Amino acid sequence: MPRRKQRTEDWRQVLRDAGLRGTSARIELLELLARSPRPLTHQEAVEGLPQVETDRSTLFRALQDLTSAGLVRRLDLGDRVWRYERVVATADAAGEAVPHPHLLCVDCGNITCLTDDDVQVKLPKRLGTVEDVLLKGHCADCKES
Amino acid sequence: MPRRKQRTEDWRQVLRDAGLRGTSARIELLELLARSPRPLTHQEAVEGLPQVETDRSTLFRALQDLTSAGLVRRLDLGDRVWRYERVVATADAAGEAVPHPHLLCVDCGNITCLTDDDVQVKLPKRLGTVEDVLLKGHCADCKES
DNA sequence: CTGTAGATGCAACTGAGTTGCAGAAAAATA
DNA sequence: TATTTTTCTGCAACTCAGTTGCATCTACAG
Ligand SMILES: [Mn+2]
Ligand SMILES: [Mn+2]
Ligand SMILES: [Zn+2]
Ligand SMILES: [Zn+2]
Repeated sequence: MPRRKQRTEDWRQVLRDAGLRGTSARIELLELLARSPRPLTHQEAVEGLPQVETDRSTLFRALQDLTSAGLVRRLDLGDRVWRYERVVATADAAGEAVPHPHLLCVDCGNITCLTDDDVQVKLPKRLGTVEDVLLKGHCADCKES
Repeated sequence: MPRRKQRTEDWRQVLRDAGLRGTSARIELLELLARSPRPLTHQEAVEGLPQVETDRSTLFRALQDLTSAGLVRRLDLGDRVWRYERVVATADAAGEAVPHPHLLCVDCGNITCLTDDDVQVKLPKRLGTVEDVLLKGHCADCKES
């Protein structure tokens, strides 16, 4: 049994467990997102799946579906493009299981996934409660040029 | 000399000092933004200036111009709409003189301007440097519903 | 007052995302 | 396996926020 086929079946199972049908768009997306070290935009997903011949709207809908099924997380960073990252059920070192802060680099546009240890935010309760943190600045590669 | 005329002349001077011509679109915008307790979107500006009969694109261009002249600040929050807030030259209690963190309420969409005292962010330098902070969560009005 | 750099209106365009609908493909069922 | 039911997909048209080219207009320096 070929390796590729095997993986495909694994992803199909993940989808089914989440209550979604195992369609090629969703399988390829999941696989791509799982491989990616950082969140991807719709556009990046299209480019990352040159073999897949899917309509734009289908891809958008697939990303929505994966998001509402809890398999991926959608990030609204401050640059008018949504990004998606895989949510793994069992928290591992990468820490993708729970929401975490992100740093959007204003120079190169890259996203750095942070942990709650990296950034500590304290907000007086009278002002509200924090659910998500987005930093903008210069990433490790771009700082002091 | 009518009060309104006086204010108009003040704003014209502000514009001229910043190297911009004193056009009605810019004057009305500055006045509106200065009155507003929170950043406004282009759309909100249009609605806030019902008397002004200006083309959409002119308003957009005016907002751009004010921004690049340093008279207003443009905020890229995570909801695909730009917001603009007045930058006052002399720092006052409102603290609008310098960039500051903002809280975007995920319930009602309101923006709360914060101060650096309200939120303390520490990011390990190896990961980059922070220039702006955006929090998402529940604003004072919406928390615990 | 005038000449001109710069602002405006209009219409067409972009990019990201959404939507209605008819036909196609999964999964459920028999 | 064949049939039925449910969900997904492609397509085309649409929305929303913002941008752009160009002819015309206007603020203001001289
Ligand atoms: Mn992340
Ligand atoms: Mn503010
Ligand atoms: Zn960078
Ligand atoms: Zn709120």
